[in-house]
Amino acid sequence: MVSATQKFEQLPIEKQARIVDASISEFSERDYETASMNKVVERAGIAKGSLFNYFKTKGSLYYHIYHLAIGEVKSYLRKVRDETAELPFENRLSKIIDSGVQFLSEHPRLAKIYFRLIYSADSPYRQKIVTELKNLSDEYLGGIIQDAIDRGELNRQINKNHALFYLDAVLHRFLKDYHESSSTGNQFNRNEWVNGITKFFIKGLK
Amino acid sequence: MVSATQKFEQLPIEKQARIVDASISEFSERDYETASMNKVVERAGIAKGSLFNYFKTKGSLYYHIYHLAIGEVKSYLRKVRDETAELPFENRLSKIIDSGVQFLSEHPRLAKIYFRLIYSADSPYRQKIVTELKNLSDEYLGGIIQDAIDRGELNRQINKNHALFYLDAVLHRFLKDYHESSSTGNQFNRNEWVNGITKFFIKGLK
DNA sequence: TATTAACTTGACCACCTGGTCATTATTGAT
DNA sequence: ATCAATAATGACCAGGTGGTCAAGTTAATA
Repeated sequence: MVSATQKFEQLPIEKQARIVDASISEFSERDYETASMNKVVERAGIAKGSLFNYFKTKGSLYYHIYHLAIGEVKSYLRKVRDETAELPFENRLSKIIDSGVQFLSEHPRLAKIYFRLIYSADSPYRQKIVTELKNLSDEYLGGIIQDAIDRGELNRQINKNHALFYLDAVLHRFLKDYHESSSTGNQFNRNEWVNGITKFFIKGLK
Repeated sequence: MVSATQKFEQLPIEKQARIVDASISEFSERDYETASMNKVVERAGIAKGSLFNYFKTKGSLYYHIYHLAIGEVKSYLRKVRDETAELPFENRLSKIIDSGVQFLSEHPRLAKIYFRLIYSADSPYRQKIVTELKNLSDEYLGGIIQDAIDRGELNRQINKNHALFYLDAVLHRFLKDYHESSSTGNQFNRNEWVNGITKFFIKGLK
């Protein structure tokens, strides 16, 4: 699916960047319905008609922005996966959580858009996008679980689907809470939490 | 904090119910920003001016509805906690998840409002409400963990805060996925998942 | 029944939205 | 310098929003 028109792509890079930047700001501060195309053009310093020349609808602009965000996430995940490939499962998990935290603080606006999208009401293409993300996450965490099983670090008997769900649930929730706590100013000891959670993954409550 | 005016409370019960019902429908179908007071009065069959006599603002109507919802949740949780008090931790957990699933199917509209509120963008009082819910959940799950520790079913050494976080994360995510899958028609084997997840709680991945 | 008090109503307000398109400005070719 | 093609502009549109309030309806009192 194409979201930007060719007109947008032919624009000088600097102008493209200004528009993208304005859009990221707007979509990170307000949800899809309340985000305003008027505000975007104001921030970007262009005329309204121009924006609708570059992107036919609000939905297509949103889709474009989302794809930039997801591109960043993807390359980040790939990097982390490769860098930690040799670590034992336990350390690998810790590193992954840490990298997530780092991503949040390096890309706060993208993080906001991401969490809005995942957890929030319906924006166009939401279902499509969420499915894409689910596949991405399954592939990512699934690979890590499989690696650990292959190396004999995890029990061969475990149900992979359940393990996947369980890892994904806890990791996501941790990052979400961390994200929210950092935007409300509350801080907590990251290392302590990362270690604590990792232990539960491995050993359970008993 | 008072949300409804005394005028609303003096209304015939039947009329109150009609208004509440219309509001629940509207707020469950659209998020706070997009929900429309015009639609509410239309559904309830009253004049717009009347609604603004009963509730001074959209925000106060929302707060009122939310409090009804949370009241239902509270009494439900209390009931489940009491009914399962004698069960071993493992069975208790399963029962709790099952009850959650049951609540979702008995109160689909309230469930929608609940998940919207928790995960979605800013409605007025969101922070306040979310804090309230967090305390409720901590008290609830915290009590269950404490019971299990007291009975020697769980390791005395575990970090209670971490255990709480971990339980809450997985339970919530399960209910959310279940909720979404039931509204998109996908079904999955509930028992299998409940048992699988409970096992991970107890034994971890290893 | 006449008078008053309380309640109900919907037309109306200012403001905002996504999107359009005739007009204007800019560019490139001859 | 002239013209054509292309790009940028912002006034404008229909349709929505939360909220108000003068006027009309209903109920209670005497």
